[in-house]
This record gives sequence, C-alpha cells and structure tokens, in this order.
Amino acid sequence: MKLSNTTEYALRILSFMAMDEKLLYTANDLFDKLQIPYRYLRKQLNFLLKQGLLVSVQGKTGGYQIAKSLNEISLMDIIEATDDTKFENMCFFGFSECPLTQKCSMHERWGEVRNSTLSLLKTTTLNDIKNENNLTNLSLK
Amino acid sequence: MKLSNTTEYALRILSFMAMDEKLLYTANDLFDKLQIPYRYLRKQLNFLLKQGLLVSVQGKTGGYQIAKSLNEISLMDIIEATDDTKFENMCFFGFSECPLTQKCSMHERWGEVRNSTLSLLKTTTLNDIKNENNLTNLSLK
DNA sequence: TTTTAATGATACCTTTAGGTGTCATTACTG
DNA sequence: CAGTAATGACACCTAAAGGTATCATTAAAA
Ligand code: SF4
Ligand code: SF4
Repeated sequence: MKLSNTTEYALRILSFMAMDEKLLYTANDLFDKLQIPYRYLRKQLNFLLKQGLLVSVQGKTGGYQIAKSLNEISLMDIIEATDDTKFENMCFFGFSECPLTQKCSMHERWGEVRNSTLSLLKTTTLNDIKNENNLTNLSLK
Repeated sequence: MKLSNTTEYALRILSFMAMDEKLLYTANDLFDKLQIPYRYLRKQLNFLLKQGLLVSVQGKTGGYQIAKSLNEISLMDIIEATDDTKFENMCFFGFSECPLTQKCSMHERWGEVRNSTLSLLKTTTLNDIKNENNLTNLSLK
C-alpha cells in the first residue's frame, strides 16, 4: 500500500533533478534537500546510474544528471527501476495465481482503483513534474 | 504499493470465514484453502484473536469464528489491525512532514487516487464480501 | 604535480517481516 | 480417566530492506 523507502527516495531524486535537467547535481546538493541518509543516497545514485536513469561526471566538478529527455521518463519507469513487483493484475488477496473458479467481487473493484493508480503513474512524466510540481522550494530542515 | 503478506493473509482469512460466519473454522480448515504456511497461519490467528477480530474455542472441537457482525468489519479495519501505516494524507514522496512551502502537483493527483482506494476499503465490509464474493469455491492446490 | 572534491565499488552492520519448532493447555470422547 | 485433536504461548531462525564504513578512482585547479 506504500511504496518502499528506496522507491520514494528515487522519486524524490529524479523529481528534484527534473527542475533543471541540464544542471549537474552533486550528492551533497541532493542530500541537503531530500532528507535521504547520505551514504544510502550515494548508493542509490549509483544504482540509478546503472539503471540508465542517470548519467554521472566524475572528478572534482562532477555530479549527476538525468539521462534521458524528461518526457521519456514516467513515474512508473522510476518505480519499476527500484521495485520489481508486478503491479498489473495484482490480486487483492495476494494470490500469485487465482485459486477461484470464478472471479470474486474484489477482482473488479480492486482492479478499478488499481488501474486508476497505475494510469496516473504511467501517464505522469518528469516533464509534467517539472512544469507543475515545484520541488524547487524545498526548505532545509 | 502492495499490501504486506501478513495483511493479505488476514484478508484471506476473514473473507473466507465470512462465507459462513456461524461456523467454527479450525486452523487446518483454513490452511487447506488459503495457501498460508501452517505455523504462520496459527500465529496470525492468535494475533487476530488478540486484535478482537476473531474469537476462539479451545479443546478438541474448537476453532475460530469472526468476533463481530459482518457489517461491522470493513476491509480497512482488517488492514489497520495488521499494518500500522497511516494511509491518510500519505505523501507520494514519503516525506513524513511536507518540506515544501506550497503543495506540489502530486499532492492533489496522488490524493485523488489514494482517496478512492481508501474509500473502497472503508466502505466494503465483510458482509459485502459474503454476498458478492464467493471465496467458497477456492480450489485446493 | 600535488591537493582536493567529486564519484565508484564493495563489504559489512542492523532491523524487521516472514516463517519454524516445541511444548503446554484445553475439552471432547471413547 | 486416558487419549486425542484442537488452540495458546513463546523462543528461535532466515532473508531482505535499509543503512553504514572504508577505500579507490577520477579530473579540475591550485
Ligand atoms: S478473483 Fe479474487 S482471488 Fe482471484 S485473482 Fe481476482 S481478486 Fe484474487
Ligand atoms: S505537497 Fe508534495 S511533497 Fe508535500 S506532502 Fe504533498 S505530495 Fe508530499
């Protein structure tokens, strides 16, 4: 019912970096803003790099950047990169294979809300986030 | 994004027992049908007992029964009994306290799908499950 | 060419969810 | 009243998620 911490972190990272996609963000820049433990953030950045969502520049003036054009990355892409759960057709009761001879009533009911959730995640891209969502104003804690 | 195994197990148990709420179900009855590891099921039954969702009868002809009337138990009640996550107003990015000066665009978008999900879970009771959902026909694997 | 500030790699630690194992207790039944 | 089939209690184990520690590498800049 809740995304994993790791997935939420990835969403924070990429949504924040979407604000200015040409900028090079250092791990420290992100740490200051995103409330993610520093070393875990570093690990996570390397992971997103290997997943092809980020590119990095090494050396003193290095940092990270979003790898693709913003409208090519949906929220679902980020979620899928960090969570291998298959959400499509997921059974409300958690059965990996339906044990029933007929579909139960939760099948459709749950299917509806799940699909509207999935639809939101699939259709919202980092470009939408950039235009509408202002994570710019993140205040330091 | 996914309910925990434990929560899914609880939903299976109570939805199944709702089929005939006056019947006394043994752990073995449930084990045969619900694809839950036997000992974990036993543990879970004791837990649901302590949570006040089930009552038990000890001794040779003992078993478990749903504690309240079916329309008094919503799916959300079951979820909340087994998962202490607070879903109301949960931030998409997982911030426990919003660090922004203004609400971001995901706040409302996510709020909508989250609320429709919560609404389904809160309004659907075991009585609805009993009438509409036939977990009766569970086939053994 | 040395220093410095960034990333890269990798191993380890901690907590929690999920799952097991064992034995005690209860109460029906032969 | 002994045997049996159920629940009750509790300790333990395992795997995965989340988090930490350390050192190597890169490249700009003093
Ligand atoms: S019919 Fe019911 S039990 Fe079967 S997959 Fe759908 S939700 Fe799950
Ligand atoms: S405004 Fe955005 S960041 Fe703040 S709580 Fe809402 S979803 Fe989270």
